Amino acid sequence: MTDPDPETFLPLSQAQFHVLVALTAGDRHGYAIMSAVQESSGGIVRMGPATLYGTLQRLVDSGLAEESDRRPADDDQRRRYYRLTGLGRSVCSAEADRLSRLVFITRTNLMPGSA
Amino acid sequence: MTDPDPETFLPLSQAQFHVLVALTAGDRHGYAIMSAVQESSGGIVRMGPATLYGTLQRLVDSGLAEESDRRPADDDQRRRYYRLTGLGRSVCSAEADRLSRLVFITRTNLMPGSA
DNA sequence: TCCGATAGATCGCTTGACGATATATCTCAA
DNA sequence: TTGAGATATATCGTCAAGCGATCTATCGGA
Repeated sequence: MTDPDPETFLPLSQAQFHVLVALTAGDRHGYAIMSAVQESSGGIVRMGPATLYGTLQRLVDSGLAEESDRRPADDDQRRRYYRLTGLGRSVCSAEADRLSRLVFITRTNLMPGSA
Repeated sequence: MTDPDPETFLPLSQAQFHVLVALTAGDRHGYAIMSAVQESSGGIVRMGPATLYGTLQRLVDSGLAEESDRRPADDDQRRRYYRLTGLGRSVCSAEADRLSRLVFITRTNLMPGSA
């Protein structure tokens, strides 16, 4: 039972990638993911609850994230924590590589004097 | 009549960004954009005609691209060429910056030993 | 004991993505 | 010269995703 090829999940939707990236920083609960996405994008990406929870469910369904039962002691009991699976980690890394190549192409082409 | 702030266009949809990136390499006609996107992504991103022409129209409507009347001599007369506007160039650059930051965060977090 | 912030869930609308298909034209080999 | 396949643009209809709005519940502090 091996993980499938991460590339078959690419390209990720914006929402899915943002959630995965937020989870690379450590296990987080939903509301914290929303805040992290907004903050780390400098306010450019605003993810509401409908997008977040829908996306989170899709990530769990496809095996890229899973709910975690580990939680800090003395925590708000409403919170539901999520973490990356091994596959999710690979897919997130592969997507970062893909975007990185795209950024490189763009920067090269937009360099002054490249026209 | 100044261009609006490029950041107000962010984040771009995947399709829009891919088309803009393809146009940073120079003026292209629709079919060539499709091929360029597929090729430069190593086959990961496959853009069909419905996505392409719809996206292209949206880019023109929002002022990020425009049709060009310059065409190589002895060219296939069916082709319609498009080019980036100044605004489109700025927006594309800003989106590349945004993604670049996201990639950096991901790589930093996924670095071995960062857990 | 309030009240605002935190947290999760879901309804319903809108938009975008995209497969499929249609049409026209180009190129080139037989 | 004509037919086939590649090139090129266009659009229809469908489906999923994004997302604003709203609801409920609970937390923490004044």
